[in-house]
Amino acid sequence: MTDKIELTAEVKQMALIAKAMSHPVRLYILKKLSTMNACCYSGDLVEELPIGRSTLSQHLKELKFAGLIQGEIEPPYIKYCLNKENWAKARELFAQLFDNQNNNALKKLNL
Amino acid sequence: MTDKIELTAEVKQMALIAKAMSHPVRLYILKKLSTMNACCYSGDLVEELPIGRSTLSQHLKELKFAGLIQGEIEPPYIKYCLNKENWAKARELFAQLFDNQNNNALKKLNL
DNA sequence: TCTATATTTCGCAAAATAACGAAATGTTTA
DNA sequence: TAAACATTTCGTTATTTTGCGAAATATAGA
Repeated sequence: MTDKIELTAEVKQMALIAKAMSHPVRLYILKKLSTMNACCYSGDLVEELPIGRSTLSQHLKELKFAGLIQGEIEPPYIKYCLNKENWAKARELFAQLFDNQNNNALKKLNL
Repeated sequence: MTDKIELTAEVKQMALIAKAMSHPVRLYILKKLSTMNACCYSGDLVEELPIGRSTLSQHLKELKFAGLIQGEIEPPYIKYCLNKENWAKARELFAQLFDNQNNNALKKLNL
């Protein structure tokens, strides 16, 4: 009988991050925050997305829970931005999975 | 009143891929198939993973549904491997999201 | 203090997911 | 043909997710 493997904390963490990314609305938000390196307000998002306020709030909560974004209180708004540290961690986890060769090439360039 | 955005097919497809990756067992399988560029059998997996056969079968089905793996019948086994084309597509989608600068650097190297 | 604004929390319903064991399918070998 | 093996499908249950509107919270400005 071969031994059972215990799934590592790393795999579990990455699955959590993937789960946060597994909804089109959440991915849209992440894309928006990352590609322009910008921040945004819940009110901006609710105007462009085809969902209600409370639903959006839930999605933001999940992104926060996964550590991918953070909210700064900027009365009367809450400004949401990427959590850069965790975003970099996530990038690394996905690069590791997808892109071993390319990733090594990058290291040689000291980027 | 600002116009609502229709979520793009690309975002939806990426969300689907992320969903397939959002469970530790499925991520473990993908990691295994990608890092050694190997294939494996359901029987191998069920021996090392802490889940039952039918549950594993469901997970494999979901990975197939997302297009990330494919099964070749090799009696009496079914050999599961990455779907390389879709895997490359997924890599690109995530690289685009995470890694714009690095990605551009790679393109300059013609890797 | 009262009102308007921005956002979240609550309570709910519908749908999807995860897991299991039993039964079914299909193939190989005795 | 019968038995053994690998894997999937089915039926079920428990849990989680998604979405909404109403109510709550908190702040800003009149």
